Amino acid sequence: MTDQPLVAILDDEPQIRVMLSEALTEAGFRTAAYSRATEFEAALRKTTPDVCLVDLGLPDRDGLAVVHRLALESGASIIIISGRAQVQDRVTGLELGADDYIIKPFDPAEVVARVRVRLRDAKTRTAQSETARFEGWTAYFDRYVLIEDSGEEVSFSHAEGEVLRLFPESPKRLISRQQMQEALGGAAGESFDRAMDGRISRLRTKLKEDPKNPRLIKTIYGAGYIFLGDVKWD
Amino acid sequence: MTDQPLVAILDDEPQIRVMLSEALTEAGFRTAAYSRATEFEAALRKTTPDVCLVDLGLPDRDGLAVVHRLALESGASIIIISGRAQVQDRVTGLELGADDYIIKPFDPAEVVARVRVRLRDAKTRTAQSETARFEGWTAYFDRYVLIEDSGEEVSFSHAEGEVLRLFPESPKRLISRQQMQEALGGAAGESFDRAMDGRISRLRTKLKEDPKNPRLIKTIYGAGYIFLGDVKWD
DNA sequence: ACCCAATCCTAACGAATTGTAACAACCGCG
DNA sequence: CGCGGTTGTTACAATTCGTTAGGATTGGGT
Repeated sequence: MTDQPLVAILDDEPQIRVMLSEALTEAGFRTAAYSRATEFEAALRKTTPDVCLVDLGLPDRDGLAVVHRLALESGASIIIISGRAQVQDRVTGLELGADDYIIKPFDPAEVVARVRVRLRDAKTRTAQSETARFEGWTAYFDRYVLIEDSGEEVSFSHAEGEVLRLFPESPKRLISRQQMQEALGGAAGESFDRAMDGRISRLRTKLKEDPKNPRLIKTIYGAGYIFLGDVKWD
Repeated sequence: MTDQPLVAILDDEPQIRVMLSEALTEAGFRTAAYSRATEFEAALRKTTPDVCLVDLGLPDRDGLAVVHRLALESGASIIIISGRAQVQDRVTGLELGADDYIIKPFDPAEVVARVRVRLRDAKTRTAQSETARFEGWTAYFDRYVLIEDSGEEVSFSHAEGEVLRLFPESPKRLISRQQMQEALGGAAGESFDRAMDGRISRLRTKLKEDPKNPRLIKTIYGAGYIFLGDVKWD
């Protein structure tokens, strides 16, 4: 699995096998295509794919039976690709252990997208860490920490982070006070806007802004704030 | 979660909310319906549902933005229900973190089936084994023991283990106090929430956290806790 | 150039939230 | 019954963050 993920294709129509193989290969996956269930199940004894695309209309066996066995015995994700469009078909397919059900005719791009989703699930479901870099600082939003290029570390609180996040999300653009309040879910109260002053003030000290000459968070009198600085998100 | 699973519905059309609510309730789920994104996100601060059904055509915010935030910040499964039928819409929806994409008009039975699928593989993910490794520690939950890489051994009690287990199960995610209480079967109520403070405090000392700068269990004022650290289950 | 009102900054205060240690109730075990 | 360990509870310290107050800045009007 450190390799490229392996996607198995089981379908009796050659042109569908080709179409899927090409799309998936181009997306960076390894593929293995089979036209009959016996062939497919024989291959399963050697390697288990990460995702299986299974057609229900097979010549030699009922596709649902294949799906059911697969679901019970292997940990692979299963996507049914079928011409049977009835709701009842889809429901039973999903109940038997499939993770997804795509109806023919399909668009290869969507199949690729759905395969990716299955792989994403199986992988560590850990959230990727959100970090933004700008002007000598790196903000780790999940960690509530700012790190300067010099190595110095400053932690910020939740409320501060809410504001800090807003700026790199739309850099070099004016952000009005009202926009901020809405984004922070704050009830647009009268005295809540004073709270934001406090938040920003605390932020600026942590960012070591020169009060006379702020370089990152600039205030536009009567309009709002603007964040200067080139942002790169990781 | 020992209860019936909770399914959240976010859609601005009342009749769709009703249709989904009825179908899901009949299938044995608890439901909570919202018509606007702000309302929905406010509710998320308290309890996170197990599955979220999100419509993309919202009046007050871009549905995709809601999906993206949801995917990053909560561990819930996300199913988009949308009238936008273009392949490109589906692909971007899935890429932004949705687990499934259902096109209107839909059949309630299929929605129920797809919700069940999401719950099913959420369960297989949760049925993790009994040891977790993270940042120099290995937790043996069946043995009630923590072992440091240096070899030092610390035992923890049952109540401590309940809390300790919660964190590696959803690392780098905010866990609200209420969520914890629900997960611990604690009657969400009077002064039990103070008990959790005690549990966490004891845990932190056993994990040798620096009170000033906790590296593993960080507290988010007014929101809950977050567990940092890369987890691997064995 | 001067004045003044509007706006904004920031330090200080206090209410709400959380950390932690001490204590007490409870349980199992000799 | 006593003892050690666990766990909820209580009390008090520490932190967070909205609010207030007062000073500084801005920009238009004169």
